[in-house]
Amino acid sequence: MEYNFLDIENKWQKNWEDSSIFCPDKNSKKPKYYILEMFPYPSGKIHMGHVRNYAIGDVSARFKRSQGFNVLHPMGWDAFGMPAENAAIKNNVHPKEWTYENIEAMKVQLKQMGLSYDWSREIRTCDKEYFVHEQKFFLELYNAGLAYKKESFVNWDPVDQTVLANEQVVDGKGWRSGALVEQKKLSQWFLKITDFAEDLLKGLGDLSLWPKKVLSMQENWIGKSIGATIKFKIIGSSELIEVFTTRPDTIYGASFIGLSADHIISIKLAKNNKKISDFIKICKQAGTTNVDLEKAEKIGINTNILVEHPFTKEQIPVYIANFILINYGTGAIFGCPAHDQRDFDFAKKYNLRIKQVVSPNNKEQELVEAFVDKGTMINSEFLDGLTIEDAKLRVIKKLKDKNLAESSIKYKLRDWGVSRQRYWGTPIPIYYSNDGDPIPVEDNELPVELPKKIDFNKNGNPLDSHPTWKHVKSKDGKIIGTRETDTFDTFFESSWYFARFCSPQSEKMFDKQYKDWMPVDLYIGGVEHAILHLLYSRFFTHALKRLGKSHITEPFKKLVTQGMVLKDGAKMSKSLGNTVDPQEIIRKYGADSVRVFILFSAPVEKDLEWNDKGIEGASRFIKRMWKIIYENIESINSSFNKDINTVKDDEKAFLIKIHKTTEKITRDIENLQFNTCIAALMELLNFAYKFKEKNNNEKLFGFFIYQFLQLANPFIPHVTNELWELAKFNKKNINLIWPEYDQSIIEKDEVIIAVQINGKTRGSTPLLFEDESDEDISLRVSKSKDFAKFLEGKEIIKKIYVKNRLINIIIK
RNA sequence: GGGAGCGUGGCGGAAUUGGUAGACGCACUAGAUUUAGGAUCUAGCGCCUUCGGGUGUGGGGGUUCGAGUCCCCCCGCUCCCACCA
Repeated sequence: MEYNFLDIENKWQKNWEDSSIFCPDKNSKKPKYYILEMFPYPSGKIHMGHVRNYAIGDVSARFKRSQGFNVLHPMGWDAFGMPAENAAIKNNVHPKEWTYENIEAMKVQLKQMGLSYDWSREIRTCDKEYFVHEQKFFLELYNAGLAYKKESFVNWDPVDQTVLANEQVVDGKGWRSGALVEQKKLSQWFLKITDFAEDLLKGLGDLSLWPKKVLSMQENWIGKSIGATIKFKIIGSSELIEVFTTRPDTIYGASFIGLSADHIISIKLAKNNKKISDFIKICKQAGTTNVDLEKAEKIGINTNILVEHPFTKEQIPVYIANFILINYGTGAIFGCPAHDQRDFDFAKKYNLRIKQVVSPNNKEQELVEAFVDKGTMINSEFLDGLTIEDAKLRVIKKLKDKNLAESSIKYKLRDWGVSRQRYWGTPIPIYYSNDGDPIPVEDNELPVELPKKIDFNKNGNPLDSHPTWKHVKSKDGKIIGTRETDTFDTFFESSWYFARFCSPQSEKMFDKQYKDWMPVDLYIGGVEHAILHLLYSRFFTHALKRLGKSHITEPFKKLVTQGMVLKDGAKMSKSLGNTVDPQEIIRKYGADSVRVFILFSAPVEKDLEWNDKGIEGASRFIKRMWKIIYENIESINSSFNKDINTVKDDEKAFLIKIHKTTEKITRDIENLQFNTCIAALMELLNFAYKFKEKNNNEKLFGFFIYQFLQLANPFIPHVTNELWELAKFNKKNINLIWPEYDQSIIEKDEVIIAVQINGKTRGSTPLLFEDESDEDISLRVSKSKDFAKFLEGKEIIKKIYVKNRLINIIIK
């Protein structure tokens, strides 16, 4: 019978669904394993990136299940978001309808891949049963002082007409629209992620199973700096200018004070000074892209204000300068040109003093650029001779005594702005009294739902222009307030969905099953979420712990970031026209072949180049597997117990190969090294073909079939299930068992050692018996004609023998 | 500018973690089968070679009996962050 993947795959997908075998057992005493892949946005069509992501997760889930774990492997939909609104405008469909249709279409496509999900736990974040808990959670954060409303400059995307979080601004542009982001002053809701900056930073230390890359990205994003704030007295005034510095040791090198264009003093000065107000305008026009920043010249304007150096009492000029950020530190710095490159450039331009205070050799040098390495203090009175670290402490202490400095720690991390001026999102459960005070929506009024009828043809937020929705009425029909018309950033939904999967139908946000299942043991997704989604999810879990709702602070124990799927060296995209449609490929080759190709062709974490010929190779492998096993299916046999010392040589070799492969795959699959697992399966299959040509030991071949089907099952689930059934061998479900190997048989393998002469490999020789001594081997080797020629007339001065590996003969 | 990572055949990639480099697959070559193509099977496949061997994991140096693997210096590539004081 020919291998007919279409029938087989349909049959087993239906079988799995009907039998619910992939739903975890509630009363199980087995150890739990929670495996999750980042859930998709329901665009309507799966792409190769999804295929790869979910294939990786599925192999892990199937493997863990077969090893006896109670596996939670759910799937859901990140269902709020802008494409639904764009479709609504373009095609005149309701976002909800569009989204639900896409979900159904994508579910069909995912099911065609043969993924072992527990679909009974499916969640859609746009369902009120989901977001009601989010609204409640937000109010809890609000009551705990972790959510607040603030008027501030925010990143405004002029194309998408909405606010973006810092994390969503990439290279000065909106992460979706690519439009140049503007700064706009708006009143927005924020979550106090900065309250957790230190916890989130420390927590990274517990994430030993995360990729180093992601840890370092998060660390950089949190951006902790240890330093001090120092106050400078303005001469002729009682006012002070406070600056932040990580280098208080270089205080004697201070030659100017720099203020951001948005600093209060700058703004004040601009009011009565045209030159200054013009300069500030110029600063604000500057671009923020990489190229702009690299080219940007450091410019400034002298304010004619002078401050007093806290030790030398020298007068120091105050400049407004374009390279000082209002968003970091105090928006003001002291410039030390000798030891900071930016200050150095600035000083050169404006002829400011460059005074060296740190030196590698206790001497002044000609500085052509800032000296930023280690050294000792010079030209610094009481600091001279100290190390940088000691000098920092001394300076802070002395200024602290004068009330002019404090130790200070700053973070780059900003609070998370969650307000979005969009319709298709979770309504923020707040309304404003007629006096404008924010009032949380009462618990029994939740969820706040979106109005079904909505007009997208008006400018701005459709909720805002809705005729009635925003009016909050009392029981007697009086208007008592106005709803918040902003909705949440959709990252809000994805920051806790993993928790909801533990008890997706619970009346509460989650129930005691949260404790049973969390944390997620293995989380798989694209590295593009290294900061946004993964940082917010960690923040939420930390916050849940603080609110007493979670027993853990870190939601994801092990993280794997899979590489992208490329075609012609570039990420697949519609605009490049280099996409490959997974559905088409599945139709042509079957899901098993697609799974094998995508897992075999590159290690999980690396980018993968799509290759039409490669999938044919995968398909060929499965056909060969089908053929030889199908033709010999009745010989299946769960063991081969004959004494290994009595069987023929090639039988012994085959048996050892089977055990060795079992050992290798058991090890590699645990480490997610699926490419080498499949290579090992191919090798074993090739071995089986060669064996079959010359041997007819049915019992042994039957054992090969028994082992092979189980080993291949996580990768090639449809075919292995079909063959297992055809074998009518036993009632055990192949999806719930894993084969064993016998170490003592593996050790019976013939040992071939390398023969080196002066460290150069000259060939190899088999060990004649188990504990053959190095003396015996070297004697044997030196007599053998293969090696004697290298030793002729030479004196053997040393022999190095590595057991079962090699012998190295050193000659002179 | 700061940080992280990576350089192995024509290509994707292996290498038990310091011990026979190139497993497995793709492509390619030859042969078998076939009217032909496709499919399948068999064999070959780093480079050079006077067929003895030489050489080879980006380049150079070092440690070692032995280095793709460890250390130092270059060269190149990728990703992330970025006037963050």
